[in-house]
Amino acid sequence: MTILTFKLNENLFLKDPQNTELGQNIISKSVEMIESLGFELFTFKKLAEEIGSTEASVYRYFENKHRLLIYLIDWYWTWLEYRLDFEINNVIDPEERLRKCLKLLTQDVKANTQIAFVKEETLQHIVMTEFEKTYLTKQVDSDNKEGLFLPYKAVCKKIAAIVLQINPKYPFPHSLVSTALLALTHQIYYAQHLPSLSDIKYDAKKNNKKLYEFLEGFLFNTIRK
Amino acid sequence: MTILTFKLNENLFLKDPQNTELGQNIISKSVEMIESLGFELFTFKKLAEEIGSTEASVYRYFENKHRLLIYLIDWYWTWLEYRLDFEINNVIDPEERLRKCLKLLTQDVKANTQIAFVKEETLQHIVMTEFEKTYLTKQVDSDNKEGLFLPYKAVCKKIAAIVLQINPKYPFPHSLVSTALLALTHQIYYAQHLPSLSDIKYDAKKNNKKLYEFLEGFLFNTIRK
DNA sequence: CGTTTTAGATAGTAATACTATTTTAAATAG
DNA sequence: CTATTTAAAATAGTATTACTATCTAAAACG
Repeated sequence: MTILTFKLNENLFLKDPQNTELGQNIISKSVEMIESLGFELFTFKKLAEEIGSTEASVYRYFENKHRLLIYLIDWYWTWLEYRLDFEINNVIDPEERLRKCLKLLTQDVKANTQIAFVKEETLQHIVMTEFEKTYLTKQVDSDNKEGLFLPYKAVCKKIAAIVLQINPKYPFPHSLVSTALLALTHQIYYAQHLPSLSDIKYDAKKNNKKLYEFLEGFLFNTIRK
Repeated sequence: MTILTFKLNENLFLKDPQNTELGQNIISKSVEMIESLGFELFTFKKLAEEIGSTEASVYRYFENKHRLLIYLIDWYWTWLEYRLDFEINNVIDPEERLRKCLKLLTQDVKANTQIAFVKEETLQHIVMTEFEKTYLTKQVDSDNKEGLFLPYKAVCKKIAAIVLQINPKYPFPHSLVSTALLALTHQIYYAQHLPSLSDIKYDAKKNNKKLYEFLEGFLFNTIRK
């Protein structure tokens, strides 16, 4: 078991939470609480109560809860990119590379790689429900200028490059990959909450196979033309 | 020019806003204000000030701003379904039907059909940025039980049926269509705000052609296999 | 024409999202 | 070792938000 830490964009925090115990508690407890309460009902006050500190102390680390959310989600995408690299390392055939990516993406996270202080499964859930909220805001352009969405873009770029290897003439690699990534999170959510929007059945253990088939089908058929 | 009104789910409002002048003002001003402020910063108090009324009066119509948002967005999808029916009426060939749908979906709304009290272009913008927020909440299941998401589901179902006509053996028609609808809103948003996630260039007038090509490519290639 | 109903206004409250200031603790300098 | 600086964290606020309970005025009805 390897313990990973990532260096995240410094604009995200006022004080690096990885360096102190309070900071680490903020990270790990906020993951749990955003999962259980949902982002809207999650507040710094409730968080502070849970970790036996105060609201103002949390504000020393993060300007507001929106930045904390982006911090957590950036962590997820950074971690995913790391795992993608690991997975496709030494695989030469681009189609095989793309398949490996898809397999990793549709896999449920297991507790075999440990991000310091964070429950990976919970973080994956948060990404599913809260990711869109990071950028569907009025401040998207200024947040973007600060580089807050770079980790997600990096993942998209990496997979789009593989798509282009498969078919250098395909004109929409980034659109296709960002759409596939959207589909990934949304289809699992739909299966659970709005089943008529999906053909994938929710199954606490293994909805993943069908999801893989769906994504593989639409990616490869679209790319190869 | 036809003036349309739609009967929406009664669970959405406490008092039908279509029946009174205040109600109509609430609808039309809230569309403008959600567009300009974004949903997060939009409040009933600000709205009431704008229309020269009071917060409490707005609360007589809508339980909270979340329901008002769903009301507006349901209105959009209901209207879209109506236009889809209109568009594919008398077209027999299913591939042609799907193409007609796509054309309509990627078209910018023009002011040729008028929803009472609502600016259609503005409403379309709101759907782009705020739609996801209607269902990515902790109350999704109870909202869904009340039928609040039926208009969107109806659109998805209608297009999925066409997909099945083209290829009755395709196993993921609903997933494919809900993914395409997501792509539709998101690609336009990406083009404007996060361009590296898309290959479609933002152009105030006509980003639509490329978007059409992208969607057509990935739909038809996936369906036909 | 009086009474019920209902629309809308007034005046609150608890919680949220912060800030400014003070206290406490740790680090370094003499 | 103390004395001073620096920084972390707690206390105590404020403006705004998201509501609710109550009241008044006008329309609808018997």
